[in-house]
Amino acid sequence: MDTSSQPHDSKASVSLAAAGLRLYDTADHQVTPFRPIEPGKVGIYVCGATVQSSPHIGHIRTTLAFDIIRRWLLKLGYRVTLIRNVTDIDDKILTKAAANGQRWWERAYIYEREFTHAYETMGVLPPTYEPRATGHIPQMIDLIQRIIDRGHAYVVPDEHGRPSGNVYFDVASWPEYGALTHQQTGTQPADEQAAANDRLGPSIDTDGQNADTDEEPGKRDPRDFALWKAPKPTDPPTARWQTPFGTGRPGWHLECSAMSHRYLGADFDIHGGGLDLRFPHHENEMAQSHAAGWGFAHRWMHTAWVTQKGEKMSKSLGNGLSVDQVLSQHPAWVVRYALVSVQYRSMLEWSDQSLQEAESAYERIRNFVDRAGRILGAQPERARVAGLSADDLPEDFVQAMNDDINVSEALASIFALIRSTNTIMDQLSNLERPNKESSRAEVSHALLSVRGMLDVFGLDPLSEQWNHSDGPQSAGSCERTLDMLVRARLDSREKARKAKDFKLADQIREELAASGITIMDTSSGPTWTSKC
RNA sequence: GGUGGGUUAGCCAAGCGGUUAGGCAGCGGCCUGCAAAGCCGUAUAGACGAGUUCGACUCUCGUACCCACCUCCA
Repeated sequence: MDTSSQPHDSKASVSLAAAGLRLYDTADHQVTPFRPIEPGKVGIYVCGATVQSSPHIGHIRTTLAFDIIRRWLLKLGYRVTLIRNVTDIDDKILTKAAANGQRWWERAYIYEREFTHAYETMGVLPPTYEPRATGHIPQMIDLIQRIIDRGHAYVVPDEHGRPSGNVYFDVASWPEYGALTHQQTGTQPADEQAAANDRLGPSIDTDGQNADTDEEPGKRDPRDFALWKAPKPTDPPTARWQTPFGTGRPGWHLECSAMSHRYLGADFDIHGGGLDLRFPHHENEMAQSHAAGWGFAHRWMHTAWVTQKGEKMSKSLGNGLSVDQVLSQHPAWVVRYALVSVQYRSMLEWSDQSLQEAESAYERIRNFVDRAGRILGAQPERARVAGLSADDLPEDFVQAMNDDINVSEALASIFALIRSTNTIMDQLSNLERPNKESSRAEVSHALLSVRGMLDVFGLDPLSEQWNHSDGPQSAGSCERTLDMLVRARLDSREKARKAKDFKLADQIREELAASGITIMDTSSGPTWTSKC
């Protein structure tokens, strides 16, 4: 850095490319220029999981989508604060825990760890902070009080006239209600609702429990929603908190308003989540926070589904593919590619073919990276790849990413660079000195660019994420051991080939193939790759 | 019924009012002892109907079909 006169000026690190970033906003259905509230910094709140059961790949898709948005913002030079919450108490956690002889907090924590493990395996950067709902009861009480004080919520009294624990948001008192989705609850005609249920079948979740909503006594308006919920008789003592509004537990929508405010402030840049959270969850969050006199999210971003045979994958439909299941059959890099290679707003059809394509992509990319590294004699340092800024990456790639994270076009520019560089490498051996040097420089630059672009997707094949092992030494030495053994066979094969004993040469190749090793003959001798 | 999204070649999936998207799978070639990898070439598009335009996959209107949300959901 030659101009180090302003080490504390956060604006100094923001790339030039950052000015071109445009993102979709669910609230106004438009792609608009992104301008952070505070220069150089971006605050994102993403609704995380309700940890009631194992993660499926749909959950991971959403998490990955925001991981890529975040990585791009980082490449653009922003300092990103990403808060992803854990909803660790709700009806389903309580009922499923009870049905399985677990304590509710025990169950929540089991699945929280499963989600964390899945995120880590898939290369999701850890959030800046991951708050749990139950850790923020005081903030929720304060928020409810604020909303009550401003006349937008009411406490339902019990039969003795004392606070029952049920507190509802008073939708009628809040004219802005519906600003996000322009929908209203309770307006669906009963017969239509029945028809909808017929189409989808009964609303049964994976445990076969009927997902009936519970009684909500004392509601003034069907649109009103719970900020705080009185306990059911079955709720254990550990699931009850004392508040000025009576004993009970938090309403789901309230949690996110309280936590986003605590960690990101009254105004923050982006609120994200799955498309299904738009209504009522996000509509209600927005109403609450605004009714409390806060600013709230300046932009809403929602990710589309993972589908299977055109149907949304979901817990309630029982067709969720668990992450473990998928990862037992495919490398994490491949699964990540498959989940990330479609723009976040498009539905992503999960199929064998999408995985096969991801596998082919891996091989094509890996072949390129290895070949270029071989020709150059070394790979760029991983730190150098990770340290590239958006301004160092090819312009077409930057434009694609800046266009609401257009990953299809961004991938196209990666593959285009791979192809043109492969051509250069094909011709390299025919070139004379001066041209050869400039071509090598081109290859070197392309390799760095390709890995840098892949890194935006968390897919640099040489990153620590995909090359971890028990210890760097042991991994290296194991590979070296294997390489020595394979080399010995390759040498025998080369001798056979020189002697034109192709029968023996092919026999050696087949032997190696049988143990998962693929041979490629290059102008500089044979190389090998293995699946492991 | 309300709200929103979609329909592009065998499959996945972009941009664009006229000029090759990209990937996977085919096919033909180059390279190779043969492969592999790589490169080059190549067919099959734009749901349907009308309109605007010199020209539309791209704009406008209509029709059909699909999907989601309106109940817990990433």
